[in-house]
Amino acid sequence: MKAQRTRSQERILKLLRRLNLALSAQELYVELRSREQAMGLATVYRALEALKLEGVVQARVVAGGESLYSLVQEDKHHLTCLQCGTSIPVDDCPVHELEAQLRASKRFEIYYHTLEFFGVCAPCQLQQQPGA
Amino acid sequence: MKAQRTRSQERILKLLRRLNLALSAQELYVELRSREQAMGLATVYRALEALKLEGVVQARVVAGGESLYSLVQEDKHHLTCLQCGTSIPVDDCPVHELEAQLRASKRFEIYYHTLEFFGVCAPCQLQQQPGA
DNA sequence: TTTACTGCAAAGCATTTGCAGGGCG
DNA sequence: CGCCCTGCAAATGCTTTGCAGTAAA
Repeated sequence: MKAQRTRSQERILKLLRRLNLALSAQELYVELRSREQAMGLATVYRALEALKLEGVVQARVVAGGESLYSLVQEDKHHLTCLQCGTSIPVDDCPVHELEAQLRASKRFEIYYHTLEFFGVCAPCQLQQQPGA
Repeated sequence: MKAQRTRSQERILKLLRRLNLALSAQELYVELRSREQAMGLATVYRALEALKLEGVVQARVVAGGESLYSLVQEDKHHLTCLQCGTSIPVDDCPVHELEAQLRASKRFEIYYHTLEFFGVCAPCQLQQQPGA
């Protein structure tokens, strides 16, 4: 196996652990630049790609096309407004059983799953009724 | 309410119903161009945006940053390989109960959810062990 | 006539890639 | 000494936006 990580990968992993939240590549880039030694943006992307393939980091695409990266252990899901993009965290998750089933039935090594609900939040619902 | 659809929106909706599968904006653009009268790519995007906000169409972002659009009624989920990008459909879905709960507890109008599993498919697992 | 939709082409942006320099083994 | 990692900058590709023409009410 090739679980051998580069220094950049380690640094990003450490930062993700320290902050314990989902960040975009650009944010990681800035964060690394300020907290520790700088790192090229391309390297950030390359490291994230490797960590993702390794199964320790996961990505979630948000409105705007940006990806947010976080540790796989985090099992937080989201409720997202299609209109304003606001995301509310959802703690509950009924997926684990199914995940176990899939793991058994398909020949597929599952690292993580993403579950996201989409709709319109209360404030945006009000805005949709102009005259009403 | 403003459930008044433009002609373009209707045409895209009709096409999605007819094909009954998830397509990218570009694919819809090409498809429309060949099957019926042509339509500008920008219009395709604008129409999809409107249909999404209306809750009849949903989007799923795939590797490469492209979005695939489909009717909301489809409740197909996916098992995606992080390495080669292959997606296997997953029919089962244990999320509806939670969705009902969320609908009740949060003031949030939920249109649909996306559930996606990520990992490495069998063929790609083999490729990872070069010498072994 | 007035408003809203459409097309085209020009941005915008996150991400990827080529290439040369540099560090580590 | 050789290979992999890095950085920079250019390139890619999807999506968005400005603006002017056009169809609909």
